[in-house]
Amino acid sequence: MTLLQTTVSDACCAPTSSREPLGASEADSLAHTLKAIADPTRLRLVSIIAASTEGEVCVCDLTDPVGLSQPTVSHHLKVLVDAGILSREKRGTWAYYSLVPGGLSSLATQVAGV
Amino acid sequence: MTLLQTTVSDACCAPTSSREPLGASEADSLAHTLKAIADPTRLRLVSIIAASTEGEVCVCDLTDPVGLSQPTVSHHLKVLVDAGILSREKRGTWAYYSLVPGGLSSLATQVAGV
DNA sequence: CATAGACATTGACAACCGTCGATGTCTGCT
DNA sequence: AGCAGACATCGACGGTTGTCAATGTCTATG
Repeated sequence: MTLLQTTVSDACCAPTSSREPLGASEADSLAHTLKAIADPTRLRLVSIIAASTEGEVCVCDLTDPVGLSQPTVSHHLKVLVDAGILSREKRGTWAYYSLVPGGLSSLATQVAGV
Repeated sequence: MTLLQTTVSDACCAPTSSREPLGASEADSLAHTLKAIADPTRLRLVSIIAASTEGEVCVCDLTDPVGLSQPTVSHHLKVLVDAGILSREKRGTWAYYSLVPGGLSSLATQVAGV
């Protein structure tokens, strides 16, 4: 999905930069992931899941803490899953959401390295 | 609209969380900063400045690499300054933008710690 | 003083986003 | 089979955002 294009634009002549800045496609990809957590509700959802002792929380236990409707919470969770931050596992009637291991730290590393 | 519900919902019986999740105001604040860099153009601007040998770049040298108009670039730079990621110094006719020391790494730490 | 250049600000517009109610889909139970 | 509960999806609506052209502000220079 994400094409890691590390094209050397012009490494020959102009040493105006000490290293290569982000390319357009890399910036698009990183921005897409950052947008996923750049929302107060989604930050809280991730935080609640991360703080849970079981490591996973079902939707019914997430609507109350954030004070939003169930469809809205489901929407936010879908955004987080699509961004590779959360993963979803359905067991019976319930859907359990948990953190993707290393997802947040990988994102943090990318932010620090921009 | 936002009722700061930091009340312990049921701390008596169900130890469902190992630590306290993000409060509403903390989530708002962090989301605001994350929104600032959750944009491909702003990520590239920050990256260009970070990659520059001088550590600072004026607006006129930023419009071409991102391919946007000067007002748009100025707008993005203002967002980044307001978020505490960039700082602005005006010398003569030019405005030089540079990274706030520790700004990005502090943000990265907060992301990893959510 | 007048002019030109660098940058910021304003106003407008289309696209996107967060939210909700209504509805659909699946699972487990009686 | 029928029903109830948990969750996802859809359609709609207001608010936000990224972008530009036009304009304003300041600085240096002739």
